[in-house]
Amino acid sequence: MKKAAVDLMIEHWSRERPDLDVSSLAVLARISRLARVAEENAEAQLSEFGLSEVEFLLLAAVRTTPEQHPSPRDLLDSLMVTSSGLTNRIDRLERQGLVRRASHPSDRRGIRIELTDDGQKIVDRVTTAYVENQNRVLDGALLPEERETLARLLRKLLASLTGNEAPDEDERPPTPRRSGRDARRLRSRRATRLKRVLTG
Amino acid sequence: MKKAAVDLMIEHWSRERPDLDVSSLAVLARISRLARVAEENAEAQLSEFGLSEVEFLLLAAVRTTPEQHPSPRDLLDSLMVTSSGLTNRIDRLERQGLVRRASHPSDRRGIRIELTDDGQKIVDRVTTAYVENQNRVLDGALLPEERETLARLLRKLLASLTGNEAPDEDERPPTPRRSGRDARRLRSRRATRLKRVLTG
DNA sequence: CGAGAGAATCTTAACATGAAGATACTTTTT
DNA sequence: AAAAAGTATCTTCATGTTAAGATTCTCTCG
Repeated sequence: MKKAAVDLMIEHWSRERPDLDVSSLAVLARISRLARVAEENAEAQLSEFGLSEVEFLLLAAVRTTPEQHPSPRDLLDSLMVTSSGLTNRIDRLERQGLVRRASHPSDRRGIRIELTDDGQKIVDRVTTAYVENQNRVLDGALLPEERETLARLLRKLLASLTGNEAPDEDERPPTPRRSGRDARRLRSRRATRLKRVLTG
Repeated sequence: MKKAAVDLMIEHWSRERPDLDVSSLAVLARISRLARVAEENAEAQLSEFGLSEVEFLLLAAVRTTPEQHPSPRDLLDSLMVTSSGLTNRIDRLERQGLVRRASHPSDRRGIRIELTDDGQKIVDRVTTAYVENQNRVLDGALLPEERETLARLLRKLLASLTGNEAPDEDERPPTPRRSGRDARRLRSRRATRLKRVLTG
């Protein structure tokens, strides 16, 4: 059993920069790695059904919409993708015959996404396998109480990071938050900034 | 304060498919979203220094290598990228003058990555800001005990998912694990599989 | 009431990233 | 020497993002 990569990372940093408190890596670096490993797991699982995870998540989002006729706009938040990215995904699923674009009854700018018969058939079948796989993964790793505690703490952290928390907003300036759009806009300023940091 | 997206998701699934236990989403879906939000946060933070997060992580990995002369091979595990992805990153950083490829003294096949003077200057400055930002994020969200508990549970889950755990390996077949490579290979079989699922 | 400015929704085009697969190079082994 | 093994690099493909555009809706002001 080799040492966990994140533990090694913390060890190395503690040695090189004992002045820094790198304990946050124990949480954040692990979340990042877990997300990747879990995604790989899910991809392997879903490939048995001929779907990628992002495709499945779109089908699932349509399936769980009350009337099952969401507009793309409705899906943006739950899928965390840009509108053009969503257009691409819908295109792919439409080509596979799992989803259909229908005109919106009241707003002619918008459209509504519907599951085709094939899409209907697939989504329930895959969902069953998907959540059973997830439960199996978690059950193999954590005790029921641990699982619940973990869910609670993740919920709290996510709420704080996305600003979905009411309490004491004015006590200290909240951690600087930027939208994904802003983050990406900033990224293009890198080249210019680099010089300033080095010379400054 | 609007309702958390994952809570909504669980609610919707419980309504549509009361036969399923979707509690695993409370953990796994949130990890996925947290990873994305945290990455956006980090990108915004690092853009101030003219770096993307993946670039910084490479610099940091070089910096924390004992002799500070790792080969690309050494970096693959800690960065979780493919060798070609790593080549690209090294290229970018080399173009920016932060890193240099040097020949390996004893093995003329391999190379060693070194920080340039600029790279040296940047990495320590950025690391300080990076971990301080992370600590600020976590301190604003969780109590110290919560933070520790969360780290412990994440560690346990990650160890289980990556197979870095010794205990009772033969009790039940471990959760099906596939390498990322396998997952991607399988993904290309989607088209053929899809028909089988629908007709089967 | 109605014209027109501005916002919202979706799509298209150009570009960037990251992975897989193929190729080429270097050292070791026979 | 020549084959074998292990890497790094190059090319291609899939996917996502930004920016710009087309259409439709909404709301304000004359």
